Amino acid sequence: MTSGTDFKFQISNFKLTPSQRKAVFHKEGPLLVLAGPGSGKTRVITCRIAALIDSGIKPYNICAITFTNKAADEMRQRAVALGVSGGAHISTFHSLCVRILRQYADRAGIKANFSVYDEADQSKCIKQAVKDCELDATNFPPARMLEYISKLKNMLIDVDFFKAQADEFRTEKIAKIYSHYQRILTEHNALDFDDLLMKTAFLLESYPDVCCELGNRFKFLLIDEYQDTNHAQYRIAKALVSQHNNICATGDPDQSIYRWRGADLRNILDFEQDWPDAIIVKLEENFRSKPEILGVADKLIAENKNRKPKKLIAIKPPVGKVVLTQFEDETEEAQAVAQQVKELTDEGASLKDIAVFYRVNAMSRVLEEAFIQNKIPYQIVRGVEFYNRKEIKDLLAYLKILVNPSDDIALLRIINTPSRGIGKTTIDRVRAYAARHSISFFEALKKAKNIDSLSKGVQAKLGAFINMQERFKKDISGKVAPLAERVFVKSGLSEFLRCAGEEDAIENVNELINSAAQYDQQTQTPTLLDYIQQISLFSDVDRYDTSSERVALMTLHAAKGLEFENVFIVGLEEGLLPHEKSNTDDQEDLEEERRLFFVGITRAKVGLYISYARYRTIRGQMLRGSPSPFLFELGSMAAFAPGQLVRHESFGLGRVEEFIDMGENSVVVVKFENGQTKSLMLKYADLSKVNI
DNA sequence: CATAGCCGCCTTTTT
DNA sequence: GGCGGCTATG
Repeated sequence: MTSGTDFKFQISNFKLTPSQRKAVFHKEGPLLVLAGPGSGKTRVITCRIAALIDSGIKPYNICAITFTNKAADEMRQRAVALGVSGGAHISTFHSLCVRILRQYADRAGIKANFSVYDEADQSKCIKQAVKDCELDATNFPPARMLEYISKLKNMLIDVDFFKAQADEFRTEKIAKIYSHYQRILTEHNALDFDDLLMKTAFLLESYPDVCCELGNRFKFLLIDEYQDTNHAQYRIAKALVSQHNNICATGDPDQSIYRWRGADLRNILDFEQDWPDAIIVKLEENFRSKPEILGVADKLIAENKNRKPKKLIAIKPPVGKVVLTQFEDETEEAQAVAQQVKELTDEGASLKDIAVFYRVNAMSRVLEEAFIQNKIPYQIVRGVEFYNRKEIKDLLAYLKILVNPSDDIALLRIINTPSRGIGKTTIDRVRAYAARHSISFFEALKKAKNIDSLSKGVQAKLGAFINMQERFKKDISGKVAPLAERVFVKSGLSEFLRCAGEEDAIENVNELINSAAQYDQQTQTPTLLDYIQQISLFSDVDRYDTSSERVALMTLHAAKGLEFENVFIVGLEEGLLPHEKSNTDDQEDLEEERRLFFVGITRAKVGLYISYARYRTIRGQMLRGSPSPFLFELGSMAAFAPGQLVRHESFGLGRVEEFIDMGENSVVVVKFENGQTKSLMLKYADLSKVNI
């Protein structure tokens, strides 16, 4: 039926398996694609978009949701490569929500020019909220409060609802903090990440006409990484497809690693109950990894109790390589990684096909040093490093105020940056005036002349600042990059950085302006508002350059969705993976850590190098570590296979004769150089592998 | 009002 | 070990 010679798009060029074909050519109604790692899921989704368009659906009526902006970018590119000219909406959930909320701002009860607050902004607001409630920051730690509120919002529990429920001392206080926090955000005309989802869900559920309009616009909804959606996202999806049920969700429960952020596995596990006529397609064949690597992954993930068993079917022929190595400390480990990378490149491997994964960002430092020492090009893929830079935040703050003058966080950030003689006392006086007259801080600034407590000199300085803002505002419409450039110069930021000799900072700003230029080019009608709102959702992961000849260093979380020829996973120690902060008594938490390791392993195509160190410096303290319990779950394949050369502290060099797999109590039989043969318990033996 | 320096806080993962 | 916030000093 699908001999496929008359496709408008290039789908016929792909060899698709029967299952993939079933998913690609599924027409209407709910579809769940349970896709194991390396099963060609991304390709299936893009082919499906092309197939839908081929069958007469307008691109405009398709909405695809990805987990990161980077993934959205790639999907767009892939679609173009397939011959799909564009027009389909492809973005993250958060980006989609920004667009919807802007369009229906009045009914969502917000203003369209809202700011999107990031973690640092949120932190300032919550601290203020705790203070306003006259509560102690030790008993109500701001970070914990944010976490709590985030969870509430993800569950679509708003202030009023939570207040009504709060019936004990602590929850009552938290309700109060929640309420104050929300009030501060409203005053600033700002939404946090979770608000974007919550407000959209409420909008869709309270206004059937809006829901209907969007349902008609997006006749087909595709959601990738469905295992990591939270309850708010689920409700949004449910509302968006309520008229036609054309939902296609893809994901893998074994790769769910964002439970801590509110991801709810039930979304994917209960898909069939939510959409009873759903077609389920399983993609179990793995086109990515060598069987040796899959074997290890399979053994590990089988230890998870709360899971539907699933096959991992290796398609690639052997031989892949799985190596487990013990090191003395993290420096030795990092050096060995660098050495191994060199060997791989000597054998012809490409640096961009090599990655190093770790559990926490702090572990990147040693690796970085080793790579620098060994002159190996690398790039660190980190959360928000770039967007957290002072100079970037400063320039963005200037731009944010132009869009949303109520954004006090942005305003206070730059009112005296670079210094223009407006200090704390002045700010307090303006603030007091604003409070007395119930106007915003920005409005108060405009009326500086009426504030008696301010000297003439200070009033003039404030006047100059406001005038500058007004001048910027005159050419706010049109392209973003030229405006950003102008603001950078005229604000004095540029001059300030030059005088301070901050050349790197200027470089960074230039990169930002370049990205704005790129935005101008790619967008039909670029506006500063849209740019600012979208960029607030960007992270460094989105800046990861997959094409540059550098080794990629990243956390296991950031590794999701990627693949490499050779993968290093370092720091396989108790307390680090599984991380001590994950509650190891809690089976769910432990299983998520295991899935995290699973995700890391299954990124590797050919070579997988796992390591742990006997000693590791954590927070400046050298601590003795023990191998991660997960290592004993990998089976003999990753362990000390017969023939493996090993070294023992007192017995010296030896060769493994036999490996008796007993999980954590595994025993290795080693014949040593001195003629002795010993049976050693792996966990006590302190054997290290010697690789030749 | 600006700046330097110090103290105390946190450090799992991120849209 | 790193950053934000506070304080003391110029």
